[in-house]
This record gives sequence, structure tokens and C-alpha cells, in this order.
Amino acid sequence: MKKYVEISNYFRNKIVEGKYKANDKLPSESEVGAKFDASKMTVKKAIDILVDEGIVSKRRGAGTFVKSINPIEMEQMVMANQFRGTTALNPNHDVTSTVHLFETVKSPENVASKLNIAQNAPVYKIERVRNIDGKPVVMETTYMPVAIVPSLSLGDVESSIYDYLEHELKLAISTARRIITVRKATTLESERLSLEPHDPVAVVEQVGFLNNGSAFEYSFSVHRYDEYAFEIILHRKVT
Amino acid sequence: MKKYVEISNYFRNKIVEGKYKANDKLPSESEVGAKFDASKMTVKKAIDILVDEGIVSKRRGAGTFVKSINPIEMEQMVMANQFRGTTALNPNHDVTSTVHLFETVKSPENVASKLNIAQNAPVYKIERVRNIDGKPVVMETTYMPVAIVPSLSLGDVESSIYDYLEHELKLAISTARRIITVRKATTLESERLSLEPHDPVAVVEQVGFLNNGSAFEYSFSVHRYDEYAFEIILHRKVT
DNA sequence: AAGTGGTCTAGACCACATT
DNA sequence: ATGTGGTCTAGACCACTTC
Repeated sequence: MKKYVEISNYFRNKIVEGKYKANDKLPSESEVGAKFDASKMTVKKAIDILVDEGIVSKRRGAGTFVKSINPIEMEQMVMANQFRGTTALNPNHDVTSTVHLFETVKSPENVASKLNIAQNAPVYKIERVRNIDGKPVVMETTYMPVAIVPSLSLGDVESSIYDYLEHELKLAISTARRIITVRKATTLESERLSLEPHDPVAVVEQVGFLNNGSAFEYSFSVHRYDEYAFEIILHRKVT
Repeated sequence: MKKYVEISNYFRNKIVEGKYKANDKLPSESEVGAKFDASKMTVKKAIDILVDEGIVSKRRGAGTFVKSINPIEMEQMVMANQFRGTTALNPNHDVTSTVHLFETVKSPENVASKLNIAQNAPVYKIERVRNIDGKPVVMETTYMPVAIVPSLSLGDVESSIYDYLEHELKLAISTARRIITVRKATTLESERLSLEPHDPVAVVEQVGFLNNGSAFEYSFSVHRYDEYAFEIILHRKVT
């Protein structure tokens, strides 16, 4: 176990359990270093993880303090800020896919631009509706370069594309760039999502990257308005 | 100038200018260290900033590589992931406020819970519509504890509350927790935002925190569907 | 003045990828 | 085998807050 993970886990647990309460001061870096037999740099790295998670804040010259968040909210925050496919996010629910389209096409210009590949390079085009406990919640249109994801099968598309990428192809998914917008559903979307015409939808446009830097996925996800929420912790850049 | 900022700026510029292109390998940490007379830790910190910004990725044993993003997208990404008020985000537009409500009330239970203050503690309740170039784009309902923000005036509310907090009260805003959802506009909202009844809106629920860990703001922002976009870079937790 | 976190070093050892 | 990035140290100096 990495020492900085051990230290940050220790304090995260104490905070979530309520041993450290809102506005309490954590021990100083030197005290923590003595307790865990760790150097200053390691302690700093450990506590900076909690700062990134948004549960403590540091002030030079003063110390490190637990934020004013009540314990219930705190637990939710600790769960947040990961990115996963629909399947992984709903472990206690039955997630299925209805595949409406699965074909190989020449990459249109806008897709080629997002994936940074040559126009007309072959890409999969996949349209599917994801259902949670039988209810349609999101309609996804996904493009993936055939060069990066060879021999994708209908079976993979019906279950979990991410599982196929990670476990079969051993590709490592690292980051995603996501843009969230809102609009009215089209006729097709309202049919597939069991909505009224012109009901609101959340549109999530995403470009996914592997850890070698290649874009492997460009997708539009159209979410039912009553089944979408996105939570994020923002840090102000001071510059 | 901090050395790690200098180094990360150097490489960010090279990448944005196209001197380093997609999938190019950056110099190794030791080479960069020699060039800038910096230690390994400092170089690592510098390059990790670019990883957080989503423009390069690192692979242990292999090196650091520029991501597959075309140069136009790259510039946009460098701007992203800050949090600012409406005023700061629209420097080239005329941002005004129409204040519909500005009063001091006893904190309701749900607000007290978000701000982690006592129920019935005095809070400002502010309802205002923000207009960009004269067009209403977002309706905000904001609660702020009177204890933290004494003597807030109508003038501040009409211009920029953040300016008042930072420049008059010298409070340092550090992070925010934001939850984005989608729904249909209420009658009141559609009137104030010049929308048709039941047009879609994006609802951004936000809790803002100061440097010292106190929550200073709990707000609901109801955005016109055609004037809202939110961009974020996500990093997969590997655990 | 004392204590705090922020930056930085010059080294060490390790895990991993490439050749 | 070599080179890469990841972790960690023991110490230094600095900027800032608090008393």
C-alpha cells in the first residue's frame, strides 16, 4: 500500500465517521509525518487528495480544516467524481441495452475531428438505448475507430463496451472530456425514451481517451430529464 | 515565478502552438530537469498539471505523450475547469441583474443542512435574473449566511456578489460542489426567462466554500436550455 | 517569535515498458 | 538491459498566520 494513500484514507475515514467534525483542525504536517513515519512531501501529497475531494481546505500559516459539510453530504461526496459506464454505476439494478444500429461507416468530418483521425477512416457507429430495470433512460450514439477497437461484436455492444475494452483488449481508459447541454427531445428520441414530444433531455457529449493518449470514443448521450444528475467538485484557479 | 508553473507553461505553450503534435513524446523527466535545472519532483509536478488539464498522458516505463486532440479543441480545453460567476465568464458581454427578491429570512431546514448552520439562523434570500446583452439567461435563487456576509447591499446584489465577497470582505472563495439536473420550467421561470411554458431548463445546484472551509453560498440556478453548456475533464480513478 | 503549509533539492529504490 | 515514470526521504528555505 502506498503510504500517501494510507494516510489520506486514515483521515478521510476519521472525517466521514465524524471523529473530525466541521471546522476542526487536522494535525499539522509535521505531526502527521511523525505519526506515520513519513516525510513532509508524502504527507502533503496525502492531504492534497482530500483537498481535491473537497472535504478539507488548507490555509498556509494556519493549518488544515474540515469543511462545513454535514456528515450525510460528506459520504455522498466521497463517492462522487469517478467516471464509469452506466453498468458500473448501477450495480443493484438490471442494466440492459437495446441496440438500434451497429455498423461500420466512413468517419464523417465532425467525428474525425473529435477523434483526431483521418476523415473517412472506418469507425463503428452504434446507437443503443440503455434501460435500467426495464425503463429506457438514455439513448447513446457512439463512434469508435475500428483501428483501435478491432472486432467489436454485437454481444459486447449489448452488454458493456467498457468491459470489452478493458478486459478483452486490455486497453486502459484514462480520461474523458464531457460537455453537458440541454434541449428538447426530437421525435425519435421521445419515442425511444418513452417521453412526450419536446420533453427536456440532457445531452452529454463525450470524448474518451486511453492512457496512451488516443481518443477511442466519441459519443452523444441523450438522457431522460428525470433520470439524470451530474455532480462535480470545482476548484478555483487563483492564478 | 514558481518553477513548476514555468515548466508546465513552457510545454503547454509548445503543445497549443503545435510544436508538439498529437502522440508526440515529450522529453523524459530527467531531460526536462536538466534543461530547467530542476529536480525530478518538480518536473513531475509540472507535467502532472498538464495531465490534470487533459492535454497529455503519462505511462510509466514509456514516457509522456500529447493526447489526440486537434489544436482547436486543445485551446478550448486549456480554458476549461475553472469556476467563475456569470460576470467573469462573459467579459465581452453586458451582464446585468434584475433583482426580484432580496430579504433576510430564517434558514429553512434544507438550506441550513447544505450550509451546515443552525436551522433558523438568519440568511439572505436572493432571487435575481441575470441578463447577458439584455437577454435573460439564468434565474438564480441564492442563500447566504448573514454571519459570514454581513451588510450585503442591494447594489452588490445587482452587480456582482462575488466581487463584493472577494474585494470588499476579502473572503477567499476556494471550491464549489455542483449538481446539474434537467427539468421543465415552471410558470414563474418561463415568464422570467422569456420561455414557453414547459420548455427545458438546466438546474445547477451549488454549494460554495471559502478558503477556511465554511459554506458561504447555497444556490439554485435555472438556465435557459439554449444558453447553457458545461464542460469538464474527468479522470478515471484506478484504485 | 513560533508554527503552519508551499516549494525545491539530490538523491534513493521501485514498477513497468520497450528493445 | 536500459530507460521511463512513481514513490519516498531528510533536509532546506520561503510565505504566511497567529500570538
